This record gives sequence, C-alpha cells and structure tokens, in this order.
Amino acid sequence: MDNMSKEEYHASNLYRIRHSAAHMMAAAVLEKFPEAKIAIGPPIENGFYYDFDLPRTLTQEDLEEIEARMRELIAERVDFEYEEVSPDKARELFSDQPYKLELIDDILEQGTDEYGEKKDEEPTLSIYRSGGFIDLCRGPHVENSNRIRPKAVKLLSVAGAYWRGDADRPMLQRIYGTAWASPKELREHLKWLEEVKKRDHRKLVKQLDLLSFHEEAGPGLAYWHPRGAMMRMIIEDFWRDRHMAGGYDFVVTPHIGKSWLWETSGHLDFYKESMYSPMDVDGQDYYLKPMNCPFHILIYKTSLRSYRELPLRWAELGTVYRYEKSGVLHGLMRVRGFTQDDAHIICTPDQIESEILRVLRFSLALLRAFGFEEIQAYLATRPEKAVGDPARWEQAQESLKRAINAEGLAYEVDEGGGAFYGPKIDLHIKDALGRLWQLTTIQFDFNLPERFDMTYVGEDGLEHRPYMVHRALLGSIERFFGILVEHYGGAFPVWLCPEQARIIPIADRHIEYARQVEDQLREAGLRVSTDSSSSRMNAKIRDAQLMKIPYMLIIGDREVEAGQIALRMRSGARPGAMSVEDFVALAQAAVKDRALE
RNA sequence: GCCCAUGUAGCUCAGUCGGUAGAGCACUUUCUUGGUAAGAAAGGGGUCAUCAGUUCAAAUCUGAUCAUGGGCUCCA
Repeated sequence: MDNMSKEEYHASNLYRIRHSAAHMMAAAVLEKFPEAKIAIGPPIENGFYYDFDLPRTLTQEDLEEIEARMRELIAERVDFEYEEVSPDKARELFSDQPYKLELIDDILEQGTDEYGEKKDEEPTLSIYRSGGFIDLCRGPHVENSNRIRPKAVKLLSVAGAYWRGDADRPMLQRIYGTAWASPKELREHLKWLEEVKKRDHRKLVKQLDLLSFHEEAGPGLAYWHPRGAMMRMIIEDFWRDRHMAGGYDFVVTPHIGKSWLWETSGHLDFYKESMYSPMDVDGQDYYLKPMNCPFHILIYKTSLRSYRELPLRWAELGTVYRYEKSGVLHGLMRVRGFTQDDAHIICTPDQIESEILRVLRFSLALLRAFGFEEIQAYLATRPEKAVGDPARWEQAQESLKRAINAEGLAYEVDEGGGAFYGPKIDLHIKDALGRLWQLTTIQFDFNLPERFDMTYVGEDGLEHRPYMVHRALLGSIERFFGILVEHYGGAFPVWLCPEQARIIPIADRHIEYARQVEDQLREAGLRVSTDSSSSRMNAKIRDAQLMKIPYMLIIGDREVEAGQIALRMRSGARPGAMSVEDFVALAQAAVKDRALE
C-alpha cells in the first residue's frame, strides 16, 4: 500500500497523525477509566496502539464507546503542545502513573527513550499536552487535532501485551487502532484487511481440501490430503529437478539421533527447550531431529576429504520436529513438524565467494519460478558474542555483500544481527498483498565444523577446516505452501494446481465422450477429472469455480458431435469450442510458462 | 508459556430465562438430462470439545483439561 522506508515513515505526516491518534485514544480511555494506568502508545505499521492497565477486561462495546469518544475529542481541535520538563516536574505530573515513572527513571538513568531504545543525546524529558491529557513523549505530533480526520480513525482490536515486552512483567491490555490521512484511505485499508482475511490459508486449505490439523492427534502437525499432497509433490519434484541441474547431490538421513549427536552439536546446550523430549531406546536417549545439519556432517566424516572433491553441495528435504510453544502455533506458518528444503555447502576458503553467489542466484531463480518477483535481502553480521575466527567472519560477510551487489538486490544490513555461529543473508519476498515473508536463509556456520572437527586435506597435504554454509531456500515446505496459498488466494498457477481441468458433461449421455477426453488429457500429462454427478451443469461449474480449477471443459451434444470441448476459464472467460488437441497445447503452454491460466 | 475470546452435524452457523437440539450447504435415494456460478422432493446424520461439579433437570451455570483464534514473549 505504501512503499515508504522506515525513515520516511517516521518523518511522515501520517506517522504524526497515528501517534497523536494514540494520545487521543488514551485520553478517551482515561475518561472512561480514571483509575487506568497508561503505559506506551506508539505508531506502528498501518496504525498505532496504546497499552493500558485497566480494572477490567475490555469488551467490544467498550471499544466502540472509546472510538466514538475519541472521535469527539479529535473534533474538539485541541493543540498538541510540546514542553521539556525537569525530572522533578515529570515525576510530579505522573505521580499516579507507575509505568510512566519507570520510563522517566529509565530515560534518565540509561539514556533510553520511552520505547526502551538507546539514544545518544543528553537525556531530556518531554511531555505533550493535548486538551486535558498529558503524556510523557518525545513526539512528534500534529500541531492540532484538526489534522486528524475523525472518520479516518478506527479501533481494531484488544489483545494482551506484557509491560515492556517482558514475560515476567504485568500483562497489559493493548488496543490496536488504525489511522489514515483520509477516510478514503481508511476504507482502502479496511478493504485490504478484508482481503487478507479472505486469503487466510487456514480457511483456504480447508475449502480447497488441501490439508487438515487434528486436535486429537496433536497441534501443529499437518495432514496432507490428496489435493494438498499432489501440490506438495509437484513443488518437491520441481525443487529436486532444479537442484539436480544446479549441481547438488542428495542425501537422506534419519529422523532421530542419540543424545551424543546433540551434545556434540551443542543443540542440547542451546536449543533444548525447542526440542521434543527424548525417548528411551535400550537405555539410550534418542531425540527427534530439530535440524538436519549434524546428520549431514556425519556423512561428511565417513571419509577423509580432499580439497579436490570440494565444494560439496548436499541437499535434503529433511523433516524436522521442533517444540514450539502452544501459543505461537499458527496454521502452516508455525508448526511443530515441518520439512526444510535444506542443503549444506562445504567448501574451501577460496571457493566461498563463488559458492555464495551461486546459491544466491539459484535461490532467486527458484523464488521467481513460484511467482515472487519482488525480493529484498537482509544481511546480518557478527554479534558481540560469537564463535569462530574473526577473519573468517570478515571474509564471509564480504562474500555475502558482494553476492548481493552482484545480483543488484536491494538490501539492509542488520549490524550484529547474525547468529553467534555465523553471518547470514535472508531473502524476503513480497506477496500479492504487499506483505513481506522471509523465505530463504543462507547462513554460515563456524560452530559445527569445529564441534564435529570437520576437516579436508589441502593442496599442502595438511588438514584444514572447511567452510560450511547452511541454506534453506523455501524455508519450510509447510510454511512456503501457506504463503503460496495466500499469495494466489487459492487460484494457483496451472502447473501447481492439483486438478488442472474438470470435464463437465451436460447430460449423462455425454459422459462416455467425456471419459475419452479425460483419457486423452491424462495421456498428455494433465491432471483432470470428470464430474459425472447428477447435478446440473450450472452446479458443476459452480463446484469447479469454488475449487478454483483453472479449466472447465463443457461437453454437450454440440461438442460430442464435433469432437470438441467448450472451454471455460476460472477467470470467467469463455474461449468456447476447440479441439482437444488445441486445448492440450494451450494447457501445456500454461504449465511450461508457469502461467496463471 | 502468558492475557483475552471461542469450541453445537462433514462445512458455515442459530439456539431466549437451565426443561436432554435446529437451519443452509454437503451426503444418500428418487424425480429431473440441462448450454456457462446452486433444479426439486424425501431421508440419514449430534455423548452440544473432554472430564468433573452444582441442580429434580445442564448445550446453557462453575471448575479443570484439550484445541482454535487475536496478541505478547520466543524463534541458538
């Protein structure tokens, strides 16, 4: 919707409107609940929120009341007045607001701002007054509430949020709202939210009979129905073909491993809370794998490796299990069992640069094949606490940077944002609704080669430590699938559709010919079915439309007579009568081009 | 894990004040054999998420558990 950068947004008028709307909302809440304690209320992407400690839980009716009052307050055209205050004055003003007092102390002592972010300048305390409402705030705000259009503001939801994001601190009530420059933009935003809801993969996978979850069998574990499994197979087959062409070899590894493996890898030290509890087998602890890397390393270590056989590129669609906390599970996006499109690249220091460029290019081509054109890169560099030779970190980061530049990708650097074991590039794609999703991660690992003592014999006859790069391009197949569903709203490109064409005989006497056509299409490699139910043609078309099947082939007396089919597209377009051969050519072209229809 | 909300037929949902359940779609059968998004009728289908409790009586009230949703935290 808006393509502003973060900096542009923070400097924008819209940012001020939202920030000021948050204040107006807090004023309305305080009016309704004079004993309320207010926390913080910043602008966020597409809106704002404010956190409150309230005597009771808010209801939907409360929200409507607060929204109505908030609009009235905005209409009163109050000035937003900035004032710098002394610590004593500030403490006096907020004497009955414990959260504000804590913020004041933090700002003074730690030089952080009211959101806990570090600031370099001398700490100053500032307040904003708007009508009777005073808030500790650095701003900026609109100069007068007449800059906010009451009809361009809407409160959306209430949710729990920890004070200062700390799970050990009190749980506050957060009211989310959205505010725009004009009522028209608000309406557009609400329409966008509707569209997001309509494309929700949790709803669509049910409607399209792709997969299910089962309460009785455990949350966060997906069951792929025939249609979903067909799509998944197509995705995986395509992935394998590409990898084969891209210079990868494949490995297949077990799902469980003894504790030795996870002690050596360090997972039991650093990652245990995300692993499923061990199972006892003959007195030994076995763990379900949360990652594939240690298994690949064991394969590496089955022989003495020479620099002449590097680089090794080993790929596996490896199914892993991670214990995700119950509250974070979310459809296919966050599950407890998923398949990573994993690979490990093991190479020498002088191969690293070309390998990184190679994998980056490879990933971009793969993502584009699925219809994701807008891609943004994020480079995360060495954090303070890190393992591995700093010179290697430097080389790794440089090679990542050069690869991004070579591909002409837009990128942001997250200084110190890398994992302790290595720097990485993440690729985020933008979906049809403009939302960003992280898919690819290309990650150096300076930790595991040490822990498992991986070596290769160099030209000099001595043992060297190889570089290891861990990469997942689609990330998790489950999550990627969910993103595809939302990106296409369930109307997948023909090459991915589980059912590409449905043959619709108008009357029973057309079924025999329909079956002949079906055979012909199957022979041509198309996924097709015949609707031989007793429904009327209109109902059959409707069923096919609801299943978002790209081609409907209507067969009646005319078609049987002429040996043709009448084509209807899921878009509603009706190319009409054509020969079976022409339709096959058309459909095969769409598959080949990975076209939408 | 935490806060809040929700859980009724395969799906989408209704169910008032506590008196042991209803619709539409889907399914089965019959009739209908049709020209681009729902032809008609009849029938079958529910331990009201689970387990306790209160009550003469619980889908309805209470508690616990499980799951889902909105968020928060987490995601080496």
